[in-house]
Amino acid sequence: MQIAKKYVSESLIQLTIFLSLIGVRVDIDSYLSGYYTPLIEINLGPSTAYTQTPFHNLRDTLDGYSVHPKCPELDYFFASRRLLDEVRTLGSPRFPIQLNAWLVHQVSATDKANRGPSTDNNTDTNDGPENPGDEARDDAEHLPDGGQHEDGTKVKVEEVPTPITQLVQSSTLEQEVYIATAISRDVNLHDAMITSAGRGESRQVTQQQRALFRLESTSSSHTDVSPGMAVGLAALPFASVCNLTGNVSQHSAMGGCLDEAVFEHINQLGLEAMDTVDNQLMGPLESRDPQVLEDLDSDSGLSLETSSGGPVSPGSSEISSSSSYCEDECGATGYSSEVDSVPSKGIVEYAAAWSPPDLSESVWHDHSYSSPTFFDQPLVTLPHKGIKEEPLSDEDDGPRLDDRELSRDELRARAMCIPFSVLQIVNMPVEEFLEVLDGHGFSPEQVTLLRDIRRRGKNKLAAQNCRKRKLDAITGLQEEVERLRAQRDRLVREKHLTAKTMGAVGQQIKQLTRDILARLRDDSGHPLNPERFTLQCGANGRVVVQPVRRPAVNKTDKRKKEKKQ
DNA sequence: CTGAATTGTCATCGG
DNA sequence: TACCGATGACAATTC
Repeated sequence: MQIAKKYVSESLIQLTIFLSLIGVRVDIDSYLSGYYTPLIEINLGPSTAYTQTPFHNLRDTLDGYSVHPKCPELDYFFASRRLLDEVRTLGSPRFPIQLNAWLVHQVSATDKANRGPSTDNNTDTNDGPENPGDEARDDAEHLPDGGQHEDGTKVKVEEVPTPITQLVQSSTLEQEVYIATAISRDVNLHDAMITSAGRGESRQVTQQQRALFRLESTSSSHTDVSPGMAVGLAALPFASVCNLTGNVSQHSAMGGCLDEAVFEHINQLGLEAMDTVDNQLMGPLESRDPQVLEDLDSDSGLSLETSSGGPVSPGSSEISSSSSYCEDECGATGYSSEVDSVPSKGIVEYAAAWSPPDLSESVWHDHSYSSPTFFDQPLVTLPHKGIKEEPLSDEDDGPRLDDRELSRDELRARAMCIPFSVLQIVNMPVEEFLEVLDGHGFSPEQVTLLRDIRRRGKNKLAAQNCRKRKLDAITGLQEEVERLRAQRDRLVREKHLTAKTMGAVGQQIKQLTRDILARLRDDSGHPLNPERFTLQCGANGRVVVQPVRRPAVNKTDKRKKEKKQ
């Protein structure tokens, strides 16, 4: 009885996991109606690196394969083929054994109904989405008086095994859903257990829970996972699957819990990584003296390679420079922090009038190639050659860096007494730029220079983006070539193997035909000559003995050949 | 010193 | 029409 109970429970757990995963991530209706549609829509998503040109939307979405941007059809073809492969792999879903045992442990825990205070706390920490009313319970548990609540939670835990017992006694669908509810609640326990580790609850108990959780989840590969589980899952009727999928709230809730629990660690890592990034971004800047930042001037003022920031440049400019213009409209923001040595009223005005775009937004939406090393480079980088070698202090006897290494446009701007840096000229929005041209009383020469500086700066960025894109395209094509080469080799091997098999089968058929014909007799009682007769298998499955036809075509061919000769 | 690689710039096209 | 990005081509610079 216990074995059967466990078997059914495990099967239902697996089914629930299966439905949760499918229900959350795959639209079954869409799959039933159109096989590729949902995935192709994924392919058209905003994950592409080139967002500004429509055909780029079909590129670089899944495996990193890329085709030349001028061949969107080819790219679409490859993308579809990759999607087909992925769909095929999805056809045989596999679930991590670790996950299965993780949940099985929960059933057994609830089945025993008394696991000690740790299990009790598991129940109490359940503040999952499907039990919003548990929040009050959870809040009440934060009260200093924990003993009474422990008693109270024991009662709640004892409620859980009831549906499981009922499940064993009958096999109605309603109870299958019922156990799914119970299981999902238990999954929520662990989820809450993990996520609430940092809250104000009893740390000792929480650590015990975590230790228990880790122990059982890691030792699950050889326990509690019987082959019958998979069989039981497969043996379940699809009708029940469909019915269960209708219970959106339950299975989706469980799916959510699963997702959260499984990816909890990943999320934490991601957050930690983001914190690290923030520290990397902000740390050096906060500790850097503004004057030093000012001295770290780019030699060209537009050199992306050494001082680029891409999306980060807005932030860097905002921090390190008193006023630098950024531009996310073109997706090619890539200017480093540069402070023009000519303070002006206009700079202050623009610093106040135009705020740089949100850094986070730029990070996620700006796919400009001008920022490939966003997280790899410090915000304030040194211009190529010279800056690192040159002392940055005023003790340097040589000429000042910004005098020596200013770009030509920067020098021209200074010569024309233009109170804006190249960065500002290039990065300011067009409206602001037009206002500058109109509102500062610049001479025609100054206006021309301003326009040239802006044009050259933007074109420089565009050229860098273009080159980067070209290199990426070449790399993608090389990878595609390698992949196709490997595929070709595999197909050639399969072809040879198939030919070999076909030859063997042909020999077997010949031998079988000889044997059969040797046992047959003609009208005179002689065995049939295999050279003159053959066996033909008709469409209806009948095997008929037919005389071998000497193709007359050969004779005509011979005649034709003879005529030609 | 030479050649390759890199970078800046111009011209042009299309959106 | 102006603006802007993409890109081929060329020259200057760097390695």
